Order: sequence, then structure tokens, then C-alpha cells
Amino acid sequence: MDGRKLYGGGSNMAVLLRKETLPSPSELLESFWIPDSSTTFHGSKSVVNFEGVGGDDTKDRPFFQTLHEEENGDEDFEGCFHRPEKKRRLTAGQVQFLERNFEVENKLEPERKNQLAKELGLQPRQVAIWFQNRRARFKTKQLEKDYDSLKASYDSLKADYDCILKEKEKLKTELLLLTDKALIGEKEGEKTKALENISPSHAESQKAIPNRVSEHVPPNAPILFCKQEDASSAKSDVFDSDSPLYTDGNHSSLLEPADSSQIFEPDQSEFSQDEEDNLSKSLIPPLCFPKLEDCSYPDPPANACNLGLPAEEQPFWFWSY
DNA sequence: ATGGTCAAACAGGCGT
DNA sequence: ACGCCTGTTTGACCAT
Repeated sequence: MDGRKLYGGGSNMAVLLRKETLPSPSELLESFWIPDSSTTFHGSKSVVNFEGVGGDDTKDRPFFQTLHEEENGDEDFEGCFHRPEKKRRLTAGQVQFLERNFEVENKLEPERKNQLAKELGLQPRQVAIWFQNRRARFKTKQLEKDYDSLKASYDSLKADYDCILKEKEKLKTELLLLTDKALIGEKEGEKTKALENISPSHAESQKAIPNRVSEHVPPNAPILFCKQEDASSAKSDVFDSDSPLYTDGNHSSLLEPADSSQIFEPDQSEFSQDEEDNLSKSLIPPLCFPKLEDCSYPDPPANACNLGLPAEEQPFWFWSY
């Protein structure tokens, strides 16, 4: 089944000629359409038609044509031969008339539909379909507008976000510099102190203690600090408990280096992932992990600051809820 | 001639 | 039953 109806019931539309080349809608409507609801395009019959004739004779023909004998001929012809009527565009005048009505009210009560159809010389169904399509087009445009405005606000937010990220990076670098300075100063102080107070043999062994945590550090060593080897990495941001920069008052300084807030800070991943991802990440409330200090470590391992694994190798469950 | 775009018309699903 | 919405088909029109 073709499923297509011969629209227009044959009569009015059949009179419309093939091509439509019309003056601009404004010209047309200024001349022919008076936005007074009482005004109709009535000719000798109450149903009028727009002559959608194209070609070069456009200027000469009348805009409206009353329906007289023309009504019948084509209908009979089509009735006999079942020739599907060619689809015709509405004339500019018809469209403008419909547009104005659409502006007034974009829905169509049956009475109004019939009235419009009558005034335009169209089938009520055509009017209904036009309104349907018009609503769909309107909606599409509205969606486009909404998209544009949303995109604009997204872009602006993202610009802010990027700005903040840069600022954060800057501050982080500053912090690392200061931390290094503080550590170096502290180390120097300890060295001189030790040299003054202990025997030479002791001093020798002191020298052998490396800067960073090693397996040789006794389990109950009072000082545990992990010096970052790579200043660009924040994953082992753990400070000496004596460091003035170690300000986390909520956590025990001893063996707290595995502090989840350090390990899970999305810093390092932030810059390797998609930006959209970052933005959404930043909107997600921070994860809450159980404090590691709740786990009992009677004799904390010397490498506790990374739980025995480099952060890259921390088990994945660590990141999950 | 061809491909793209727009609008008229249709089909099916859904809410009232 | 009716109208609306959404997606699709189809034809007119235009640019190349």
C-alpha cells in the first residue's frame, strides 16, 4: 500500500498550478492580507484559492482566485486515473497567513482549523498538518537556542575552571619549593647538632642515613619523612612530622604518610584525562575513605608511606567506594 | 545530473 | 475518538 492519500480531496489544491514563484511574502501580505479576523478572501464563493502559478507570469496574475468551474476538472481526472497529486508547497501568502495565526496561538481548535482552512482554501487536514510541522520546527529552533545558551555558559564555566586549575598548579609548585627549602634547612640543623653531641662513630652512621625512607630505618624511628624525588608528582606529598608544613591536625603524623587525602588526590590523573571528565569529577563530592590510622600497625613498616607499593601500583580497590 | 535542504504529508504511539 | 508528538518519507527547489 502506498499509504498516501490524494490530498486536498482534489478540489482546491488541484487548481494550484505547478510552480510557485511569488513576490516576497511581505509584499504579498501588505497588498492582500489585512490582519483583521473578519476579513476573508472570499470571492464569489466563500472558499478562495491562492494561485500558486510560477513562471514569468507571476506579476500579472491575481493573488487569489475564486473557485468556480476549475474545482471539478482535475478532481475527476485524478479520480479516474488514480494519479497521485504532486506535492505542492503552500504559497507565500498562505504561509504568512498561517504564521500570523501561529503566533497568536500555536495550537488549533477544530473551529479555528476549519475557519483557517476555509479562508485559505485548504483542507482542514492540511492546516492541521501545517501547524503540527510548524510546532515541530519551532521546537527544533528552541532546542538550538537552548543548546547555544547552555554551551555559552558551559564555555564560560570551563574557562573559569581552567583558570583555577592553572592557579592550583602554580600554588602547588610554590608549595613544593618551600617544602624543599624547609627540609634542607632542617637537615642542616640536625647535622650540626648531631656532630656536636655524638661520638665520631655515631656521626658516621648518621651520615649513612639517606634522605628518604629506606629499609634500614628502624621500625620505631621517630622521624619518618618521604622526600619527593620528582617535584612534579604530588602522590607522595608526605611531610616530616616536624615539618612546619605538615599541618594536618586530624591525623597522626606518625605513619600517616599513607594518608588517603594525599594518595587519592586526583591531581596527577587530572592532567592526563579528558577535560570533560575533569569537570564532572570536580563536581563529584569528595570520596570519604576510612582513616588508615584505624588499622593497627604495631610496628609500622619503614615503607609505610606508600603501603609498600608505589602509588601507581596501589590496588584498584583503593579508589573504589 | 546530482546532492542537499526544506517543507508537506504520513504513520504510529501516546495522553486525554 | 481525537489531537498531539516524533520520526520518516517524499517532492519541490536550489546550487554545483
